[in-house]
Amino acid sequence: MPLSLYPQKTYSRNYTKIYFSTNIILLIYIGVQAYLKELNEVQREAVENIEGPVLVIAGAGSGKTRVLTFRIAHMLHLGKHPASILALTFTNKAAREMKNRIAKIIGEKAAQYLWMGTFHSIFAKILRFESKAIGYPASFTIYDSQDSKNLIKTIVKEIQLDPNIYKPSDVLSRISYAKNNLVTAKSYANNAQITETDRQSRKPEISRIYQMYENRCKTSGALDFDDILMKTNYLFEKFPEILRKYQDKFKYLLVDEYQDTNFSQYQIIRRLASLHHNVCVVGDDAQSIYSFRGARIENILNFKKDYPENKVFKLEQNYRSTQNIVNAANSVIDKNKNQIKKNVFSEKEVGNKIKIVEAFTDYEEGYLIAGRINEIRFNQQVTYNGFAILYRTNAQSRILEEAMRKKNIPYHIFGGISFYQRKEIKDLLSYFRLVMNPNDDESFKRIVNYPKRGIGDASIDKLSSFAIQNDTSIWQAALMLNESNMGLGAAVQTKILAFIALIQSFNVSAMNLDAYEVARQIAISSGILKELYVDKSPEGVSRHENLQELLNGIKDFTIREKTDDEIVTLNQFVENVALLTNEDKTGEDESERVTLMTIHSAKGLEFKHVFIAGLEEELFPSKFSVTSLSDIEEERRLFYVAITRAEVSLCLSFARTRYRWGTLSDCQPSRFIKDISPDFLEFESQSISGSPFSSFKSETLNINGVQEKIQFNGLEKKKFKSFSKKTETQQVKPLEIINSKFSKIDKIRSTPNSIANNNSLGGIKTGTLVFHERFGNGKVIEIEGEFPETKATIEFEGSGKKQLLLKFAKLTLIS
DNA sequence: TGCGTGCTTCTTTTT
DNA sequence: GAAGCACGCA
Repeated sequence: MPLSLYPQKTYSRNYTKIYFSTNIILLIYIGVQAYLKELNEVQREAVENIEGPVLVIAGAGSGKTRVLTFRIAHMLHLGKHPASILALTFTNKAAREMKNRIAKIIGEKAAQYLWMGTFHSIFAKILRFESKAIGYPASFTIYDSQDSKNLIKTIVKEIQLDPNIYKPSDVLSRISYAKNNLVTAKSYANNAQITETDRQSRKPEISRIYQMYENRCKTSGALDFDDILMKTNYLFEKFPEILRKYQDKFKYLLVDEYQDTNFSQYQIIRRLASLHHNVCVVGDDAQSIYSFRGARIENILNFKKDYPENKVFKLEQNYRSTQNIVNAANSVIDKNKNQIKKNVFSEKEVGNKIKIVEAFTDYEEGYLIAGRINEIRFNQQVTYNGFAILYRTNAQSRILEEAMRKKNIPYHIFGGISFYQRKEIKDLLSYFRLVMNPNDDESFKRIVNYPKRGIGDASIDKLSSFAIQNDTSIWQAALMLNESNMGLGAAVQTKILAFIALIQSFNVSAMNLDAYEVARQIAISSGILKELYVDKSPEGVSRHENLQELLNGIKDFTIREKTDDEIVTLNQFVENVALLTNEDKTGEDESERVTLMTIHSAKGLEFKHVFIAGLEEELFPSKFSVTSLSDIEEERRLFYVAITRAEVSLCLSFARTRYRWGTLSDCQPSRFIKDISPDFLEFESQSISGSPFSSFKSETLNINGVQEKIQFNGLEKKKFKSFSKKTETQQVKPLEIINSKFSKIDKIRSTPNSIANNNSLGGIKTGTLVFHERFGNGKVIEIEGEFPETKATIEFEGSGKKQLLLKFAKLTLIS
């Protein structure tokens, strides 16, 4: 598939038609003028100064996106070629939205030639185009972080290092750190400071792992996330003529969220801009929240030094939030030392004070938020779309979700586990990847025996060690099966060759059919679809549905991308899929619902009513961040980001007890609450009535002969004992709801590990426990006995009975 | 080689 | 609460 980097031909045809037609120009002109009037003076200057380096410091809610989109529209209005503009954003979503907004002003056809996207997607595209120079196939695979970790794990095992010391995530973050700072594997080994750090953390072999990791990626024809940026730098550094080509092409550069660029990204921009200096960066140092990913706040702080002829525009008026919210946010961010001075203000109404809500438990927190949402919605007649619940960690979402469900509040989780990270999706994608790039070892290992083909781990190990010895990919090793003795039995060899033939046949299809047809064929012929179709458990059904959804997505993709003369190939789809996130799925419905998300993913968004949950020490600020000053400042910026999402009301909550990892722990209110000037605060100490969790007690119970102190807070606690094999005591876990007579159970949340692991306990209804999911539907247990100690017998089809002892603490219910 | 079972470990944030 | 892993049995 030829990549049309310079779509001059088609471009000039369309462009002339739509852009140089007098009518259209007039239309654009009027559009521009009307829009200009909507801008304040600073905004307008930021829009109109399109030549030379420009730094736009855009305070929260100051109309940053408006400036960016209109700046681009303005350039087009002045006759700049859309394909000469490169706009880099941090998320695909931001890019898409901006493109849509620009399309509305200047028309779709011209907008489509803009180069607008994330650093990763734009430069992956360029690297594919220039793949020869970097010595990779154009169809290189992009390893996501899971692939990277798997590869590291394999390497660590291979060179017999202690996997407890060389944890894949730790090693990856070191490698990532190096790559983001453009330190290659070779220079890593020679860098005294880095190797010293590794020595001190007792991980001196990281340098070696890095080198092997690189080699292995190379033979697999794979680049990881950081490679995309690093190889781009390599490309621009080693091939001046190629750099020159792109400097000539991209006459105007725009970078959104500049405060979150890392060194590698910074260098790319510097290189591209060094010829014409038309670079406009937009950002807010107060909203720099990605240093853990290598972001350097200095990039924005040093912009003036980097480009001495710069112009700086500060957007300080906040059009989003009430004065109370803006002032509270300012009072927080003022505590940070390291920042560019600015004066963000609002001229909107003063507004309500910020509510601080204290809850006994995380469960109650969810209930209080849910209750308040309904209250505000009822009183102010607003839709659920105006609400967002923000939290520091994804793990918090589950409890909040439960509360939403209980109160019948429609919600959706933004981010979280990506659709594309689901097992079944990754499985099918691995087939696609392998078809496009058979050397992709990670994909090979993933699917060679899925669905089961009788090729076990031992065989794969033999194959892959042969590959390693010969410095080649597993696929190549498999092709050599006939000539080389790898110690594999004849039966297994036949199976492997059959797998190879299967993939090759897919490859043939991929060259002739369109993406959807191939994808469908692969899903069917590989046996994946069938495997899940047969599985009638709710889990299996949902996986099957997900696969269908992916196929539908590919279908949409083929329709969307289709041009007159060429079919849309699977390759085109696969190229980008590693860079997609959950929010990039097509077909998002616009139904009315509350949004739940992490603060990180909330950046750039706004909501009428915002709740920030879990304002507790160790959670927010995270306990991982309280050690150094710079870390705590970043947490504070995160808090600032969260506050400034709110337009009219803001509610902060914290729980006194939080259930985490099977243990209850006491929590302290976050220090950040104290950072807000009390002038803007309003405390709400009492729980709202009707919450089932309004009491708080602690009691010592004799459980299995052991005295245990159990805290409970209107939540029920129970002890499990499994009689099936070995007797064991499980940790106390809360039930959710229990009726006040204690004779019946409404629902059990948690179960002994072996069962809980399968997520099998869906609900208990009036003394009858109904199992579903992996244990099959309709498995019923009768529960005999009374609280607080109850025996339950579970019948499993074909595998006998299992007895559980459930122990419950007393429940105190205020109703 | 496959599968069930129970134990261990893990959690900040994400392109 | 969930994933990964080791172990033991078929």
